[in-house]
Amino acid sequence: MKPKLTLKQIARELDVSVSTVSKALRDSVEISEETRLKIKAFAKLYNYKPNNIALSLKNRKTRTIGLVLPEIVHDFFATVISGIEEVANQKGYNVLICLSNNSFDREVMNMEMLANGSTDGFIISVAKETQQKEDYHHLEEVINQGMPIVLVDRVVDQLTCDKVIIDDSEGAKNAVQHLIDSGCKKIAIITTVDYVSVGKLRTDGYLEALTSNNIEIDEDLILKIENVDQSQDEINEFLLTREVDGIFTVNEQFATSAVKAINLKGKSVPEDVLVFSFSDGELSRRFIPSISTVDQHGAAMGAKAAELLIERLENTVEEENFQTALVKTSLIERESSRRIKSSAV
Amino acid sequence: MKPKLTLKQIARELDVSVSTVSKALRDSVEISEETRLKIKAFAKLYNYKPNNIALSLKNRKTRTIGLVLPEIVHDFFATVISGIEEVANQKGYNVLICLSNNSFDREVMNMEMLANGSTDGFIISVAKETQQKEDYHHLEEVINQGMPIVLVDRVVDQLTCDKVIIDDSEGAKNAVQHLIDSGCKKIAIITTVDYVSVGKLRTDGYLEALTSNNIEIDEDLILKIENVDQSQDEINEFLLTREVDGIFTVNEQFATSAVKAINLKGKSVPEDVLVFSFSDGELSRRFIPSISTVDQHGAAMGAKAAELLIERLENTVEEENFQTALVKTSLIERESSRRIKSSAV
DNA sequence: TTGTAAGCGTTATCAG
DNA sequence: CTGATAACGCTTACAA
Repeated sequence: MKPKLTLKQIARELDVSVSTVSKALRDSVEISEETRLKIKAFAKLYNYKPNNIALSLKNRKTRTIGLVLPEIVHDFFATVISGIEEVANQKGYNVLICLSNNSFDREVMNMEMLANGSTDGFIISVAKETQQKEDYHHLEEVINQGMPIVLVDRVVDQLTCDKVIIDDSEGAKNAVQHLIDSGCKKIAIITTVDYVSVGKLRTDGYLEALTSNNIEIDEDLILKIENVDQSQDEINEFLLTREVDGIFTVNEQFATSAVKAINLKGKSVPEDVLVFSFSDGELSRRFIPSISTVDQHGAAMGAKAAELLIERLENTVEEENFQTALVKTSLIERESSRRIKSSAV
Repeated sequence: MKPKLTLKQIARELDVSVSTVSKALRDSVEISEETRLKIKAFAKLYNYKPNNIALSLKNRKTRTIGLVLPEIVHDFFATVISGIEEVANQKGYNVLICLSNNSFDREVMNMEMLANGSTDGFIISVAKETQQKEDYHHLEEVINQGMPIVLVDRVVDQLTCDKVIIDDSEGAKNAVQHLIDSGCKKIAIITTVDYVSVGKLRTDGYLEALTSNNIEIDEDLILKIENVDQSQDEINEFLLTREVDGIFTVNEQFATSAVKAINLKGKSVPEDVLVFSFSDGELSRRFIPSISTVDQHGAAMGAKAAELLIERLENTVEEENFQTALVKTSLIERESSRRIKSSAV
């Protein structure tokens, strides 16, 4: 076991000073060709690599991005990470990931842990609980300390920082419009409780689509779910007791549950009911029938977030000139919304 | 914007020395009650937090774990991360994540990036390409430098370090045995190419199960796939041209493709063919029919890996006394393997 | 009880 | 051209 080589050791070995070694390795013109080559050869031979921690301390920059996410076993967040990691790595940054598990306390702890020098800035998608509490002091504090933050997807309007969002409401509207265009007259929505910002926005999009097509809004066709995990029963009961010909859901999980509920009724998707869902992932792609989705382009969102953050870290952007990047959604039509026999219209 | 407070500033402010402040904050008995309280009050008031980077440099410990994974948009790895993160955070460690995207070069780069002081140790699941090349010099180098490594899931036998694996072969064997017990006579396997260590082991388990039940091995019922993404066609062709009553697949994706292929044939799962898959995830849980799986307990594997690494980092374990933790698999029986009408036997 | 100084590994400034 | 020195923020002998 050979411990890591340091400048000091090289200096001692070659009988020069530490600063000479440092300069030689950085190709300073101050150093004679001869010593420079000698030092570089030695360093290469013994595979010298400067110590990141020492550099961080010196430069007061870690070249590390702190990423705080609500969860990770979830296609969307996983793709976001991919996008961030891709850009970050390519620009020489590392990504320090913490999971809040949707808990406010853990989010606060994580941020405190990282804010003390471990990272240069943050990319955050806030926890559900945080949105519910509407307590953002931990975010404000970090911003006040001069660390840039980029919020992704689950953003907080009242914070002054860069944001990356998709047009949740428009995406939802387009999906519902698609159902309407396919002849649906009675379209239900299965969504989350309102304090989840994106759930609310998607619900808004649903309402807008109906309104702009002069379809009366029926509160009885709106199901708001608190907890995804225990939702199948709720969804079954909801759909068994209502007659609908189209269903819009705010995530893939709800969509598959809806299909099951419809099957339970002895009907099927898409023959009797069309289904369109927000969030594209493997589940939608592989389900039978495959589920039509609103693609959120998670990787693109992540990449954009990383770019915004790095721009700020490297000051290539005006101070105080925060932007909100809007990543476009797109519809991916699959079997679940393809009208087969014209049962409607 | 108030930049971070340092010991030096507190010292200047209170007109004492830096070391007095440092000691007071660490409750040293050397410091008088009076000054200690004064300093602590001040620090608390202005929310002083020591700088992690400086601590890291001083202690030559970062309390950071480097995690290098092949991919992340994949339920299994996502659960592994969750498990690691959980344990790490609870023990005061951070997790620095890098993705290799299954590329050897990226894996090497990532490790070099993190090995220069950024982390105290590594948890790694090696890239497919690395397993193919069988080039592990980057891992050996890190080990030689005295940084502990824990390999997870995709391990490398010839490396001397801690490992966390599941009994892939036994899990597969149990699953196939289950199919046999359910009356299957002609069981096909859809697996990966052999250089993927876990694919190979699962294939071995399949073979073992057949052999120990005196079922002749039919090479024609073994399909080895290189690339998951383009596999549907291959699987269709494979299953359309063979008569089988049971299928074992090494991942969820193959299982869903198999179900589709069977449907294409005008048959169905589980009525005509039973399906059992390795790897449990949301896809299996929600698919129709829901897929029976071998649960890998990813979170448990991650947690175990983090524990092993941290033990080593904190020297609570004998040097050179490496262990291979074997996490037990378990079968989760769902619809896809539940015999409905006894078409077989 | 408090303070000084050295050191963690680097780099930058300034002298020699 | 080379080297000593200080500094990044912190801890810890060792002095005072």
